[in-house]
Amino acid sequence: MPLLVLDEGGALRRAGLEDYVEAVKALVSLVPVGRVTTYSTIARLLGVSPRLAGRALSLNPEPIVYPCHRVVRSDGGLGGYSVGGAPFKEGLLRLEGVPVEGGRVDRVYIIDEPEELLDP
DNA sequence: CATCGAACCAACC
DNA sequence: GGTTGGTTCGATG
Repeated sequence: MPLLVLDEGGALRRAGLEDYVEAVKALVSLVPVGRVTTYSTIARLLGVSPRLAGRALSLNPEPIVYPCHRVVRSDGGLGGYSVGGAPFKEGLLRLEGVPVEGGRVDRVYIIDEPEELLDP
């Protein structure tokens, strides 16, 4: 059963990409500076596939307001970035105090448990 | 460690 | 109907 949401008219409809974008924006805003989370974690919280989570993030090209750059792959790899690509993403992470070695973020900086995000 | 293939789900062709 | 993504996971070398 897919996720359902209410539209402006109060009618129940299937969630679309736009809805997931809203959801991921809210979630990445919870990630503290100096830490990152993963596509997998976000996907599990939303109950969608990791790919869909990535797609939702790529649809929101506002890196400053909503820090999509704090989302990396579950193996520590950077993953992609819609604006400026991975190099720009890497730069942003460094600025926030997250070291990137060999194209990877150390596991200690990664939040991969939902509770860690919800009850910091 | 590196690569491979299948599964993921909405959007787009 | 088939392809495509800011991916993942297990299996295999």
